[in-house]
Amino acid sequence: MDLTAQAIKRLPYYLQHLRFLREKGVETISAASIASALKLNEVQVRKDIALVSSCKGKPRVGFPVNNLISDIEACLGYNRLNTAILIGAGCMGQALLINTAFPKYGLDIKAAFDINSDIVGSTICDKHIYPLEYLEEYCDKNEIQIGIITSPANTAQDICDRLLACGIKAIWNFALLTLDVPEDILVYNENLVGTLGFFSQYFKEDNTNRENRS
Amino acid sequence: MDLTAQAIKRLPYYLQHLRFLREKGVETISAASIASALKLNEVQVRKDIALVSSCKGKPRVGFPVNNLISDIEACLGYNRLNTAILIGAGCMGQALLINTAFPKYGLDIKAAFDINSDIVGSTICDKHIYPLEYLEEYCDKNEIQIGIITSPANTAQDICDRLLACGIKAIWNFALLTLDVPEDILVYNENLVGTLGFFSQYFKEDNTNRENRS
DNA sequence: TAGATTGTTAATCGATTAACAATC
DNA sequence: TAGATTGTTAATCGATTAACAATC
Repeated sequence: MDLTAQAIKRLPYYLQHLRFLREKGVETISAASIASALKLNEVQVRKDIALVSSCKGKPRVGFPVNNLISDIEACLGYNRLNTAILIGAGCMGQALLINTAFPKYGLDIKAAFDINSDIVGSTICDKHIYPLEYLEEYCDKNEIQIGIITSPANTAQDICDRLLACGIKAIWNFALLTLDVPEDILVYNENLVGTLGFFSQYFKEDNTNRENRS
Repeated sequence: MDLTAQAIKRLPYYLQHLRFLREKGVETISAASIASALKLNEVQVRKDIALVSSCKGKPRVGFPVNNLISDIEACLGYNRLNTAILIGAGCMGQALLINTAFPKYGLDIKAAFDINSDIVGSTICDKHIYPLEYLEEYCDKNEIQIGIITSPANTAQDICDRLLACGIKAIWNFALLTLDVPEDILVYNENLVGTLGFFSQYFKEDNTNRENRS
């Protein structure tokens, strides 16, 4: 199994398209057809499918849509839930808390923590905001797998260390710094504002090299 | 100039670190030191800097922190504002509307549009939510550069077409589909839930190949 | 001067794409 | 059968990393 980061990022697009096809009553689909809809290379689609699919495609026929859907769902973990807590309920943190779609994608944000007494004690979309001091006790009492860091960069390393001390093994890091962690810990650095650089580049004076990015 | 997508995504991390150094009173910095802090390759840092910096580094000394900061800010467009409207004020849309930090990163979301009469007419963080029918008229009256699509996938292509008809040249697409656009249009596909696939993989039964991702 | 650090050219690595034989 | 479509091996492409000469 050699599911690269790029492939994992492509899977949700496959899934969305396959669900759309299923709704239209399509039962089998060729890699070429998927590739064309998603503007990907045909061989890449076949390789991606080979990595996640439980059944092989049939020449002249293609792949069974239903099987592909459940294979991708299983691979992406949409049929289970990973538990998470979020540290830093500022605007980025709140943005994640109000996102009611995450459970559909396998993520269950259980609670949030902050130091701002204006928001501590309140609730956002049924997610309670606790004082940061309560972090360790909460983690003792609850099985949490993922820590989501949406605090300012200058507090992020401290928070990360505390999360790891609580036994958390994976960090979804929205702070713009590179966290120092043992190598058995998974850190995914999310960089939403990084995208804005593309638009800035594009709208600079002479935008000659316009093209699609993803 | 050959600023790749990867390099653009790294720049905000450089910037954050350089600002931190400036606050500590550091005036010059070597590529090696930046590389070490950000866990990047030293040559990569030098190449990235070469692409954005207005002045050369000095052997034995490094680069002037202040210059690097303003060069990166200029390159990322943090000293200007691009105007945007957002279509689809569901939870993902609202998440972006409440993010008051975007103007610091060069993005000014002027207004939102939706079809849901429960939210049309209301305001989120001073951003008015208009009915979707008003889109064309609004774009006539206001200079808008970027369309942010946070609607469900099955409406995204229609919305995209309408935005392009309004003269919008860049799309920040959060819908999980590949939009069909002329090649002079910039589309950046954001895939936040795609990240969740990494965590699912990691927490599957035998997670042997644990490592950092970004 | 000596050597830390730069900038650049060459090598490596990994992902994508092309070519093609296998098969339903 | 014929040919559309698969799966795989080889080639390409681009980004990262290593090697090294230049220089303050």
